[in-house]
Amino acid sequence: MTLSASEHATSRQTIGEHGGALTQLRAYLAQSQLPLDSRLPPERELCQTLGTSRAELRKALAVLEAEGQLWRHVGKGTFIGSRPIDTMADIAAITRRTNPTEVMRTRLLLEPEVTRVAALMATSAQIAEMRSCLVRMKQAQSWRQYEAWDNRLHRIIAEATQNSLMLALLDTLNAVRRAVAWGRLRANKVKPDADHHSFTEHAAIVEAIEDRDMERAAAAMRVHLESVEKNLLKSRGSGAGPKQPATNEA
Amino acid sequence: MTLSASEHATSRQTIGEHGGALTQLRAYLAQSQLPLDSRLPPERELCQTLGTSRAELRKALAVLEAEGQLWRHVGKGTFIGSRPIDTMADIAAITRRTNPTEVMRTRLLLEPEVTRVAALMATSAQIAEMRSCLVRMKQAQSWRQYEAWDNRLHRIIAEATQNSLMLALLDTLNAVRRAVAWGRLRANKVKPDADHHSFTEHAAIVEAIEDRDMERAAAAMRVHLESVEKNLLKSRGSGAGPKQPATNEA
DNA sequence: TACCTAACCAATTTAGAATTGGTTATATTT
DNA sequence: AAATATAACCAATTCTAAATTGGTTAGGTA
Repeated sequence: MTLSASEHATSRQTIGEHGGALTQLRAYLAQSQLPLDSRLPPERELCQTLGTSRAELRKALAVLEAEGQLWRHVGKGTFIGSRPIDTMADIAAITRRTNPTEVMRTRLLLEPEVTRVAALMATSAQIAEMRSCLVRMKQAQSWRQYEAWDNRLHRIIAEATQNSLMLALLDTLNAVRRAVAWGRLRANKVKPDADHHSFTEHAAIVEAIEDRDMERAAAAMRVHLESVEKNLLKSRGSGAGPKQPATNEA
Repeated sequence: MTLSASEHATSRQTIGEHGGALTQLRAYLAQSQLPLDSRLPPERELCQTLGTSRAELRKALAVLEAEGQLWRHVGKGTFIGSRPIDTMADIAAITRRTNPTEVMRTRLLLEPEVTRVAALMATSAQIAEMRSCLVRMKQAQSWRQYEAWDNRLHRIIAEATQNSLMLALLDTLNAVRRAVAWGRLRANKVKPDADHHSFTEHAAIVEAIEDRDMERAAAAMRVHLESVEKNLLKSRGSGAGPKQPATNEA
């Protein structure tokens, strides 16, 4: 695969040498064996290498780009392969568009199903860690500590699905949840009551997972989240001002 | 609230002037009324403004930082409020860790529930657009066109939940799905068969949504995704080489 | 008409200087 | 001796200006 292409092209001179640069460019790419996502020489160099003009080279490049064989961008260059997609999901942008209600509905949609899968997939080590969280939550001396173990429990359940993609989506959801927080201050109490509703609810979830009862696990998580939602609305609605905002509790 | 703080501090000189700078800094912050997330003057300036040394100022700043009233970072500066969380979810990183099986399991977990909510929330305009997608999918002259309308249908269903957060999570999932693609080439056929399984399955989903039958809508989506999964495994397992890889079909 | 050359534009990258919090060593003060 | 002030340095970050690069237009040439 040498330069014979340009010689063959003599037959094309009758139709105005259209595609001469294109043929040369194709030959160049075949010969250079550039790996995927690698950059071609800049147009100004490449056109000299191929002994053509920049305008002609660009026509040829346009064809290959339309074929999806390469992509270009001002300032960046010309690259082999297909244009890379946006690799970042902007959590800040999501936070601007959403609201606490959406966060709650999304959790209510996701987490019961996640818990169902966790009941099937959780390792015994993970179940042990869940139990440990339950204990530490009861021992917590402050809401701050309580929330830390609460978050940890929910994340272990997510990890128990053995699905890194699901885990990443839940982490995104949680990042939004924290950012979209209604308010920051916790209600007047310094730490959770001993009979805080979450204690028994969390225990029910972990027990169902331990029993490998998928249906019961999903239901228990749903009950828990609905209970959290109710508490959220109560503390919002009860005439309390900014001094008694909702919490981030999971 | 002027400089009287430093005069009051005479009583503290007995305990070594500890907190003198801290008191001054607190007064400065109260007086300056800096809005949230705004930057303080650099330490080198601020310590002169407060008439103290940089080391003393830094001790005071450390206290306020521990109290959560401000946060600092080399090269950035010192800021009022709490440290911002990572605002970006790296889709590329997720793609590296996951695999097509996880993608399928995640879709199977998410999309039936999403469809259930869509059946409840979809506007009639959205349902009309879904129907339009069904028609255009049948009319598609290439897999490329078919997939475009297929993707569009699934996204309208997601939009129909009226939940921008859920939509963002599904968009992230789809970005990963495209990036994690097994392969790029479609099976030998140029366009979908007229009796392609997806046609009736998609129709069943949209019909259930139109009937506001949440249970049936969720079930129909589950059937569809399981069918897609089966096809995926078939084209993978049937001894076909890289020439017959799986598709990105939704 | 087809092609080449040159110049300019805007997006991007690159390199280096300047800035900034973090740290350490050495006076200076009390 | 203890506490504080001063100075110098480090590393992360930002800022700035120049260089690079694809995209575009104008004018000349065969």
